[in-house]
Amino acid sequence: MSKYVDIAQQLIAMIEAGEYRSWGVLEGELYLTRLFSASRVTIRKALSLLKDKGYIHSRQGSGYYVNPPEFYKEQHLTTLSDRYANKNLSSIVLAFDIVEGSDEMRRMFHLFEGQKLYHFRRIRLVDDIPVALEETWMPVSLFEDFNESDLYGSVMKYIENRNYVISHDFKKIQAVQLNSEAARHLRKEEHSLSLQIIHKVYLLKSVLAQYTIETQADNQLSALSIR
Amino acid sequence: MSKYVDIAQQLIAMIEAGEYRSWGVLEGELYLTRLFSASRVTIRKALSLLKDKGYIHSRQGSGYYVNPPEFYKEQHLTTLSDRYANKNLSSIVLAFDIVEGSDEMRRMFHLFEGQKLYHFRRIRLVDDIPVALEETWMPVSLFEDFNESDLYGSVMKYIENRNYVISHDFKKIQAVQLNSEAARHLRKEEHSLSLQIIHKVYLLKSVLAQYTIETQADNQLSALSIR
DNA sequence: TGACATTTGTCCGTATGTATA
DNA sequence: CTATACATACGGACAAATGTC
Repeated sequence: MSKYVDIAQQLIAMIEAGEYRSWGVLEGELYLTRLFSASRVTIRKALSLLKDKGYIHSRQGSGYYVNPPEFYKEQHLTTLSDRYANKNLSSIVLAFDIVEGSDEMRRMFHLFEGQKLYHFRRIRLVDDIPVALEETWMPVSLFEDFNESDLYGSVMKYIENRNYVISHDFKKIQAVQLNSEAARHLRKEEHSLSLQIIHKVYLLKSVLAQYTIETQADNQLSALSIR
Repeated sequence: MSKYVDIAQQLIAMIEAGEYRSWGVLEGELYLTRLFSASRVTIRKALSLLKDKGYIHSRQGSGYYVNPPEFYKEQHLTTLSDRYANKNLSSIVLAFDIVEGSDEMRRMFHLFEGQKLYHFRRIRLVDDIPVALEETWMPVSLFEDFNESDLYGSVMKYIENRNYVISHDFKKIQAVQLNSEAARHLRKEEHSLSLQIIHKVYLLKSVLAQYTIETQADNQLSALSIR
């Protein structure tokens, strides 16, 4: 663990423990260099991390200020596994098969003749409450030993355990209306509105490893930008 | 203009001009220090900016790589004025009045007895094509001289011209179905799905200056995260 | 497998610029 | 005007990951 990440985590813990008022001042860089026995550069890197995550903001000549929880507690644009990192996340597998895939899908994965795709659908639950419906495609050629039992954990973790390195995670968000099946699985009204996140997970060298459509039970996501 | 921002802009211009292949390598830090006569720290700050904007990614021990346009060209989670920065943006004002506001709205703005809110609705157009419908509330007390003629430009610009400093811009995204009026204004089918972005614009010291509901004509937004 | 050069990542000290109070 | 605090910039050193021989 690098020093600046360690410092950042300590500061985040302090903020989440409520040691600072919303919009209140954080100690200055000079104080923090002494507190953590680190150089100003390192402190600044840690604070910059906190800024990116929405915990604080700063004003030149004035100081660092703690943001209200609304700015960092809400769902940001992350994948399910990130979002519910410390929660009790489980899955129900609705389908698992091997398919040809549509022309567009095959083009996206750069598949050759004969190469196929895993295809599966899962309900994702947090504390036994459904939070999302997932439909995923992955190339068989990359994951020869993949099987249904891997579907009960995090597929991202499976990929990383295979020593593949995930380099990019591209997301697109769109509004959808739940069909009757989706509504039933997510315990919502039929036709209710929801956000759909489309992921593309890339390995090194532009290799597309996974294409996922995640239909959320919730109809809200938040984002923050600071000038 | 600081040096690292200047360098970042030059690099972005080169990437957008197509001087690099997607997933291709960018020159290393050492080369760039010589090219721009800057220290390694400065080059790294510039490259870090490019990373944040989705133009490049890097791998320790390997190098910097240019992302495909999909990762930086699409609509990110920005306000309209950012998104269409260099386009021909105009407005049609549908309504402009001064209101009490709901209890929740008054609480959000911390209004005292008697204080009121500007309220207006606009169609926002790019090259005369409607891209969004906007409904906004702003406290009268902050902007005594605000009037309808200010609605034809950017309200953000108006705020900054008044020497107010915008510190935060909080956004929430949700799925909605266009009602008949919205659909007509946006030239879409009634009941078609769309994304709605709810903004809260804060000045210094937690002063809420603007609350806006922006209903998009488009049903897509994208985001990127890199490991 | 191991050694090696290359490249990015982290960290330090220091100096100067600039906005704020 | 002045002190303070964050922002930018430089130079140097070592660590860690990568690719190659």
